[in-house]
Amino acid sequence: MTAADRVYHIIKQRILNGGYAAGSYVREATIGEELDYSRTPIREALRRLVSDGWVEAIPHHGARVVGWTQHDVEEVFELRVLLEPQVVRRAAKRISETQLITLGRLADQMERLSQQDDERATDGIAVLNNQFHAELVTAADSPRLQRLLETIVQVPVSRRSFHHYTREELLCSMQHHREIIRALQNRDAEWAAAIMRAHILAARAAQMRQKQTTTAAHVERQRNNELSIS
Amino acid sequence: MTAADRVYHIIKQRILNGGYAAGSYVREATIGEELDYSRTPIREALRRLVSDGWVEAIPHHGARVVGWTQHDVEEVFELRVLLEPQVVRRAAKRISETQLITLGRLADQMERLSQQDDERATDGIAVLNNQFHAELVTAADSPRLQRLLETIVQVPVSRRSFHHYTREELLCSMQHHREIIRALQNRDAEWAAAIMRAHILAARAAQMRQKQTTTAAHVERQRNNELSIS
DNA sequence: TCGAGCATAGTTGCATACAATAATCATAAA
DNA sequence: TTTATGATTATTGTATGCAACTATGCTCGA
Repeated sequence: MTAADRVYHIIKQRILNGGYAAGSYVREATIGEELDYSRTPIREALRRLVSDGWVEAIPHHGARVVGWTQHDVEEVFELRVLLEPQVVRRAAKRISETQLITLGRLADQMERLSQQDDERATDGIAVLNNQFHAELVTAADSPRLQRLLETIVQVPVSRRSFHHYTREELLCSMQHHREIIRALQNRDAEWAAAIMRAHILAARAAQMRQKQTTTAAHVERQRNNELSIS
Repeated sequence: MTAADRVYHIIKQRILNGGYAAGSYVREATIGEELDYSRTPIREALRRLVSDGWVEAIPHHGARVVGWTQHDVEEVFELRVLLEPQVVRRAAKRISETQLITLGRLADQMERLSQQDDERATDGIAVLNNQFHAELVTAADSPRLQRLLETIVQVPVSRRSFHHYTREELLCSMQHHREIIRALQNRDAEWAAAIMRAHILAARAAQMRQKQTTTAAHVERQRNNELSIS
C-alpha cells in the first residue's frame, strides 16, 4: 500500500467521522505536516477524493469538503432504485450455490442481532447488511455496475439510516433479505428485482421520515440545509 | 487551464484516435519528454484517466490502455437502458420551453442531414445527436445521473455506432427523437422513458449486428476479442 | 536440464524546492 | 464613503532528483 493510498483512506475516514466539517478546506501543506508526508501523495489522495465526489477542487484555493443536502440524498435514492434491482436481476442468472449459502448466513446473523435492541447490535447489522449487498454485487459480475454503485452509495449515509429504523421497519428489511434469497434460488430475476426495489424504497421512506425529526444539535446544519453524514 | 489538464486531453485524444493501442503502456517519462512537461502533470493526467476508466494502473509497472471487448459494450448498453430513460423521466417534469425549442432545432438539423447519405453527413448527425442527449441531461438536472452517464458512455463508442446504421435504422432513430420531444411537451415522463428505452435498445441492436460483419482489417482485434473504439 | 536465487535495469513513488496564480487587505483617489 | 488599484500572502501548480519496488534475465547449484 502506497503513501497516497494511506492518506486517501485517512482523509476519507476523517470526513466520515466528521473530523473535517462540510465546507471546510483540506490544505495540502497542513495535513502533510500532520501526517508527516510530503505534499505529493496528499495531492494524489485529494484528487481521488475529488473524483469520488467527497471533496470539490476550487482552483488555486484548495479542496473543500462537500456538504450533503436532503436533495442529494434523494438523488442517490433515485439512482439506487434503478441500479440495485439491476444487481439482483443479473445475480439471479449468475449466482453460485456457495454465494447463496453465504447470503443465507448473513441473513441469519442479521436476524439474530435484530432480536436485540442496542446500538452495538444495530452497528453489527449495518456491517452485515453492507456485506450482504457487496455479495450481491459480486454475484452480479458487472464491474461497471459495481463502480457506479460505489460512486453514488456513500456507505455512511446508508449505514446511518439503520439507526433510524423503527422496530417494524427493521423486521421488514430482514424479510426483504430472505425474500431476495428465495427469488435468487428460484433464478427469478424479476421477482428479485421487485423485492430489491421495495427494499430501497423502504430505506428511502425511513430516511425521508428522519428528515423531519431533527434534534436541536442539528439546527445549524439544517439552517444550511445540510445533513450529518456520519 | 493547467498543464495537467492539457496533458489529460492530449492523451485521451490519442487513445480515441488509436494513437495508443489498447494494451500498450503510456510511460510517464516518454510522453513527458515528448510533450516537454515534467512527470508531475503527466502523473496527474494518468491518474484521472485511470479513474475515468480509459487506462488501468499496474502498480510499479505503468498505465496500460484498456481494451474494449464486445462484453464491455454489452455491459454499457445494459446500463444505458436503465439510465437514459431516467434522464427523460426527470426532464419531463423540469424541461423549459426554451430547451424544448432547442431540441426541436437539433431534430430538424439531424433530419435534414439524414436526407443525404455520405460520411460527412453521418459525422454531423453524430455531433448533433450528442448535443441532443446532452440537452436532455441538462434538463434532467441531476448532477449525479449526469456523472454516471459520462462515466460509462464513452463518446466514441456511441458515436461510431451511427456509421453502421442502415437507412431504415437511421430514420427510426430520427422518429425516436421526434417522439421524445412530443412526450416531453406533454410532460409525460413514462411515455418519454419508453421511447428512450426503445431508442437505446435499437442502438444496441445495430451495434450487436455490427459485431458479426467485421472486415479483414479487424481480424487481429477480433482474435483478441477487442473492438475499435474510434 | 531445471530451478532457485541474485543482480540489474527500468519504472513508478515520494520529497523538496521553486514558480505561478488568485484572493485579500490596505491605501489612495474620486 | 466608496471604489479601484496595487502589494502581499497564502495556496496550489510544476520540475527535478532520489528512493523503493518489481520484473526479468543470468548465473550457479542440484
